[in-house]
Amino acid sequence: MNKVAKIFINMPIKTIAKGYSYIVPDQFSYLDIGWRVCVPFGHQYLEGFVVEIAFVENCDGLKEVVAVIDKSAWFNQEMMDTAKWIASYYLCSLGESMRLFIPGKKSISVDLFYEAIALEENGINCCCIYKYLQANGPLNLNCLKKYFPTYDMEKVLERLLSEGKIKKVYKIRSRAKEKFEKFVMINEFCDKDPNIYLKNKPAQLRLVNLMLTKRKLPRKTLMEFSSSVIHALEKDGFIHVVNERVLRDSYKDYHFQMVKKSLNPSQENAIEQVTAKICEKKHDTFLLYGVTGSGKTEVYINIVEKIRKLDKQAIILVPEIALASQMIQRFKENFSNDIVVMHSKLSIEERNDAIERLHNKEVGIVIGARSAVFVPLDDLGVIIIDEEHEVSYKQEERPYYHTREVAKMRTFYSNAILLLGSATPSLESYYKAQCSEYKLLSLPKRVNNSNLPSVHIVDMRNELAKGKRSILSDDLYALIKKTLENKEQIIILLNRRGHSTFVLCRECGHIIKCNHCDVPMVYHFSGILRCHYCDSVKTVPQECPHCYSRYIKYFGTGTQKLEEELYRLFPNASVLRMDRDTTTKKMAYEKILDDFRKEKYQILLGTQMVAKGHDFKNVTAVAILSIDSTINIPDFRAAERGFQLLTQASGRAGRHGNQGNVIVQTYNPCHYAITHAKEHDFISFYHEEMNFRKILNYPPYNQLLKIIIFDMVEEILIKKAEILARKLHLMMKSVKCNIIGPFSANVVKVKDIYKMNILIKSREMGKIKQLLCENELDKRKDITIDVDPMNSL
DNA sequence: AATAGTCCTATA
DNA sequence: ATAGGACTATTG
Repeated sequence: MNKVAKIFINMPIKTIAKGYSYIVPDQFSYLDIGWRVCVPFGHQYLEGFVVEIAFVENCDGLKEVVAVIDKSAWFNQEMMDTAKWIASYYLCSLGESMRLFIPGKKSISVDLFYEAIALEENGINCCCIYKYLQANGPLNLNCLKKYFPTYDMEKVLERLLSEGKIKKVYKIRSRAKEKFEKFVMINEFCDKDPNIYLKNKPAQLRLVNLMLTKRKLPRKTLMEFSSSVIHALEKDGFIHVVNERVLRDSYKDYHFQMVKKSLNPSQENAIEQVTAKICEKKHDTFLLYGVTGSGKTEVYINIVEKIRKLDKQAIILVPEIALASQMIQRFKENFSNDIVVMHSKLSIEERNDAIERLHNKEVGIVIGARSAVFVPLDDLGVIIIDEEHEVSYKQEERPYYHTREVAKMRTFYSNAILLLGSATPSLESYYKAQCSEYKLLSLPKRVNNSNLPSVHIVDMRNELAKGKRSILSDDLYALIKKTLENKEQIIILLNRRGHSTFVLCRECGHIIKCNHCDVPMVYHFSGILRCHYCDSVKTVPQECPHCYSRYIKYFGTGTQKLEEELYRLFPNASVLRMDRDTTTKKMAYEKILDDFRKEKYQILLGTQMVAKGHDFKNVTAVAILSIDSTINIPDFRAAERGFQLLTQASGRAGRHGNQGNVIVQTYNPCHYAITHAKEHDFISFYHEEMNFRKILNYPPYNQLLKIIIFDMVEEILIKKAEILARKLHLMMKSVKCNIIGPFSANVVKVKDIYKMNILIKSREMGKIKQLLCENELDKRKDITIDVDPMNSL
């Protein structure tokens, strides 16, 4: 009998939706389900995941597992079950869903080397490359090219391979590189008296005395001592130096004082209800609906405390990295070093070290963005999703999973608690709470005796009638002025980065568009035009490329232009800009938010990343300049997103006792998203919006599935889409559903690829998915299927 | 996704 | 005759 493992290959493609069998050689007989291995696949060596073990008599034609990656299984049962659920729910292969659990998507890279084969005739007549390989051992292509730049190396190697003079060898390289550091340690059993023995060696004596108190110190903190001092002491037996593995952590120096806040009755009630469920050790989902500034984080902290007492682990998710730093601070105030941070801006090595920390139980709390929902944990107790309504929880590339649903399944399979928190819950979640599928917990009042801010709506049509063309209304100007005079801070939200949002010819109306995408290019500060979809750049043309006129003008205001304008109007104020252009570096978010928190700046200006979840003591004013661009999108979620953005942004004002003031500039002052947000009335907004959803059959009354079709050629795409739509209508005859489209996607062309959509609404999405799979539409290369899409465009 | 094999065309 | 490019089949 031979041990055989069924393995899914770590590959980001949907067409390989099956496992492959490999022989488990005796040296790896301990292999089991959930392990990561390296296997030969086709003409390469790749990472694979063991999903089944079998013992079979005949294994002809099977290849062997060539390497095992870890010292234990990466996937436990709960992770395996979740991966399987993702594959079936979001219609992807198990390989695709399992690789989500791997930091950096793959854990090994395999490098190709060429090795000389020993030849009988001693290789005298062989070329210099063969001789070089013979002398230096296996080398890779780049290395050979460097030494022999004049050769056509691919050709030479091909010839040598076919002549049987060299062979290919593969070296597996782990991407989880361990970091080692030197530590100086005191020798515990040294009985020499340093004061006598080192009387005439002041530097050595100083170091020994330091070591006698500290016992162990990193070598790099002792740079004042030369290595001869260290060596001498080592030789005399006072100290020794060890090379020890260290686990990287960019956040380890974040230390805060322990803070314990008192709780109000609604917070206590929420904690009590969740605690009761924790004690039952059963899965359940709670929706914590608490107005902005109502102390949701305090509830999270108390629940995590309960979980940690039971020695279980917790995942806390925030919608983007910008919000992590605040959550980290609050948690560090309570849990000190029991925390690791996990997000995609960290290096892969650091992420692996964080997982190692969780693995060896050194820490029990993970704070992170979307991808942190996949951290491997053995004793998952709770997943908390803060700002659960945020669209950034939906993955925008294959597989198109929603973090909330993944968390739901992980907590379900591990009998853990899922806690969703928001001041503006998604309609789906609030609806589920109404149907008792989730348990609703409410925090109706702000803490710190603060009132919700007063919201003032400025009708920009009146400004225009007054002849004002500036992006800042008179009222907003006055609010900024007053806030600055009071030495308070203001946040300004403008949801467009760059300088001018489009460039237009005044003679013919031609708008400069990207060569590869069907969108206007945005003028950036440095004098270039940039496409916000593909990042390609152009210089600003001197004349219109269409009519050769020289009347080229910039229109629309982005964050860069507004920054200029604010400096012009308030020359004494300091303005801090936060958008994707200023936050590319590793700790840029933390730095910007920290500077603002320390009141080095009075005005924080930025895209929607300034609106979410931040808690600044001295912010009393908030301005929202671009709500119309959100509300006017022809999508079923536009109003919901507008309401959320307004409520969340307003919620930054006056959280610590001061009265907050919010200004909303709009051309649609009567829009229900704006009027309800002005009154901070989520419930009324919910009911009004639910009416629309019901009439138009949108979620949460129906499920949605979006089919996106691609092609390089527009005409072919249109034909293909029509054929597909007809096919879908036939296919779905037996299922109650609505098929809408094909219609052009929101952006018709991105990176030279045209897109069209077909939308399916149904309450029986399971059947629809089954039919799509039976007809192998999920395997088609020119189609992607987005289950539960965030928009219909 | 990545590779190796297949087919086809431009070209000296 | 052939090198290089586009395209395709295949992965245990």
